[in-house]
Amino acid sequence: MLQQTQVERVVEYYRKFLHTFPSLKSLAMAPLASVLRVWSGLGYNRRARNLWRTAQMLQNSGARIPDEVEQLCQYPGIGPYTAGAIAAFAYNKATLFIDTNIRRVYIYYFLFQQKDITDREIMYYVKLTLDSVQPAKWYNALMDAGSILGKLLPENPNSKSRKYCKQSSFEGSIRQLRGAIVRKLVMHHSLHIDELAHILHISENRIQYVIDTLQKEGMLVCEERKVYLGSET
DNA sequence: ATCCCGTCGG
DNA sequence: CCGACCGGAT
Repeated sequence: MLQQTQVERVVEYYRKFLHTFPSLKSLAMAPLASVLRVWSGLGYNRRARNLWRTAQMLQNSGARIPDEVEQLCQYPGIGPYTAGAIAAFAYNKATLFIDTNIRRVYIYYFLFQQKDITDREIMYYVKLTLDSVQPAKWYNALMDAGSILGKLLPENPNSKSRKYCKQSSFEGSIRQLRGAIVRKLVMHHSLHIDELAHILHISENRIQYVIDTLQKEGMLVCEERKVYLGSET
């Protein structure tokens, strides 16, 4: 949930999600539609699908959530940052990882006069300063510090990072439409594709294209021009 | 209108 | 390595 999303926006969804799916097993057993129903509104719905798939993979193999970055990265939706964070926070392992808040701290304190900074350069300082006795506590403090720094400073230090770039506009985009379709499906369980196009004020061709991409990702199913969330039919 | 900020597929 | 992916705040 915290991938690309600030804590303040996550907390309420987190509480609701854990209340609905209190265990890995209950998440794995649930249909994707009900998972998306709880997730919808938080954004990046594929994170919900990835989490659900991960729960199923763990359940099927009988494996415990790994404490090794390498193994954690095998699961869908878990990349370098999330793997490192899980190992550090859940198992108190001295992993090395960078997120936007951590990046901000190191650029501010060590690399402020430079530009086009790579994560490789930042990682040097992350390794140098890591508290290997209390990694979880250290990273917690680091991320909080970065968050506060972000609110405090007039200019974002991360604009000096190589990763920093501005994004395309949201209004009228495909991803706005994707979110709207999932939201409608959360409310109605199933909808005719023509009806959906009418409600969202878009052309047949355009909605067909978006539905196709969502179906390919396993977010929904389209049968006989009727659309269902997840794999419900 | 622009910012926020990880993962993955092409 | 580039660009798509969500939605709320500003």
